[in-house]
Amino acid sequence: MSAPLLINTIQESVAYASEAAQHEGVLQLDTMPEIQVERPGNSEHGDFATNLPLRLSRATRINPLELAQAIAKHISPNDVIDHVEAAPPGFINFYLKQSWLQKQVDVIRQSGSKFGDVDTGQGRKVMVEFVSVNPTGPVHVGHTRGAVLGSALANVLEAAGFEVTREYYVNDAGNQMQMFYKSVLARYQQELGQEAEIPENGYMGEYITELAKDILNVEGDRFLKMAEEQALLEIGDIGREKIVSTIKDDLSSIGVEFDNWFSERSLFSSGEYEETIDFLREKDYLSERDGALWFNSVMLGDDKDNVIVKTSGESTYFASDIVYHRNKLIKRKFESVVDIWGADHQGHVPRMKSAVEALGIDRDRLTVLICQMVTLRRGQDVMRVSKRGGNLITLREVADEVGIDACRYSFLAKAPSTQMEFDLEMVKKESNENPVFYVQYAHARNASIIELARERGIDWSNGDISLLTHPSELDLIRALLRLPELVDEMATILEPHHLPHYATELANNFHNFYENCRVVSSNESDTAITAARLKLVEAALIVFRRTLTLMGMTVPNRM
RNA sequence: GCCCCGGUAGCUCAGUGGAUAGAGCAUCUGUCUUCUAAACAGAGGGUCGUGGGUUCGAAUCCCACCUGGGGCACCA
Repeated sequence: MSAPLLINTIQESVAYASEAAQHEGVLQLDTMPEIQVERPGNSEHGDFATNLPLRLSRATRINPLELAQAIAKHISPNDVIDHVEAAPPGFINFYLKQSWLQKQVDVIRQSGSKFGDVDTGQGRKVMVEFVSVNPTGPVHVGHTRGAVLGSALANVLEAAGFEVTREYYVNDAGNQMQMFYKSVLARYQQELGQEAEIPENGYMGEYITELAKDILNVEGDRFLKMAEEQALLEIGDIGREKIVSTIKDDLSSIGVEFDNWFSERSLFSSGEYEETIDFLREKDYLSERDGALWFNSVMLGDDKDNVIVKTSGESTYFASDIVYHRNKLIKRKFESVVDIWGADHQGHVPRMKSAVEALGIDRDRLTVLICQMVTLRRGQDVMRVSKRGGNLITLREVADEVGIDACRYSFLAKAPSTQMEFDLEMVKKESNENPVFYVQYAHARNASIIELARERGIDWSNGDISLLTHPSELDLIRALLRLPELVDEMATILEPHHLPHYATELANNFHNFYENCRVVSSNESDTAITAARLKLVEAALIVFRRTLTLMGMTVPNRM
């Protein structure tokens, strides 16, 4: 449990004050609109502000500024709030007490690594399913965006008090896998000098040949001697396992880890597939037509129906996905599920939501976040990321070239809905100059101050925080205090991309403080302020570490 | 043709109903005898794709159009 957010407390005080104004007869309302409290962009407008009077002015036909005054007078200063002001055209601005801000330095120090935790989720179970690239090849740059987004979102949800499971759905069944198996076998046979061809729509990538060579080295030519069907089965298993472990390693190398790797095939062996189809059939959501089995999603408002079982008797990917979502939402009782998909799956969203509804589940328990495409560039050259053809630019290649922190930061800083340009040159440059290192450098500077203080044997445990009165000090404290609020907000709207922007602002505030406020001073008369500032530095260190960790970035003490 | 997502500073992007539209890069000007100059302070740079509309108030909401990407399979 963590303390209620200040922003919510202020919201409540506005609610009380407007009620008081109603009792007074100043304003009369049937319904009170939602009270919005925000952080004003301009610091002259205080620490928090509400636009409630502006929003009420039409219904009440009262001048918004007068309304602001009428409400504001019912908000009295306390330990936290220094004063409130009605400001034109009709805002109520809140100014925090300096003594309260100062006290938060000790609060942060006491919270330690828990600072930033909030109770938005109240222990609710949520799954974030992401990446889930078919185990037919390595993870490429396009997938990296979803990987970074998903892992950061999971971190944020965890900090916000959700019980989070990070899952990778392994599509180890179906047609694409057969193609993959055949491709591997063909390359293997070719390595042994046999006439063999990659099937039409098979996998042409160079990595298949490498894979075949590896298998040959370890397993010898034994697959040549067995019946084709058996060879396909055995070599396929080995190939798939190798690909999955490559995917696992590559993702792990950029700090993306999963709690669970869920096999599509397990949905069939467990009997859940049959159960689900039977259920949908009973509910009349299925119909047979043209020799195939259809899901009647038009009934639920979609553009068209979708095939569940093909004429050939094979089930479709969509069928497995329905079963999988039933598994997540019913069998495993996740209260909500977030799926992160690429833009090429965008058309799949409405039918998936309909399927969830058909299963008798509130469709809002499933949220699908769509990541737009990534264009990879090197300066002027646009690099094509082709899927089956060949030249994949893999996650590993990009991570090796630009570094994992720059890679994560660059992907994370953009909202998933934007089609982004990933310019290798630019990202490398950014990692050397800004803003990735800008943030890490702030942390490193922080750390070196503490180190110096320790070397000099300074004891700051009794530092007097009321000495922290410089504007740079107070602004830094304000910035530190925004983290819990941000975690709450990001967890609610599922947008971790605010994290890098916050980190940059935080670093800006820190560098400013560093410039203006000497911490470790050799001057005897400065012992008191040094101790106080060391407490602030310690608090800042905590917040930087937490912020970088939420982003999945490294936290260097020295640069 | 229909559906989804974009178009904000020279470039890459934040900002989705409020107070003078922001950051980084790039350009220009200052600042290192003192905890890391990978930094700080400052300057220039904007018809927020276009045109209508709603509103006290629009980059943000609605409509139309222009433009870029993605999707409209018994593929995944």
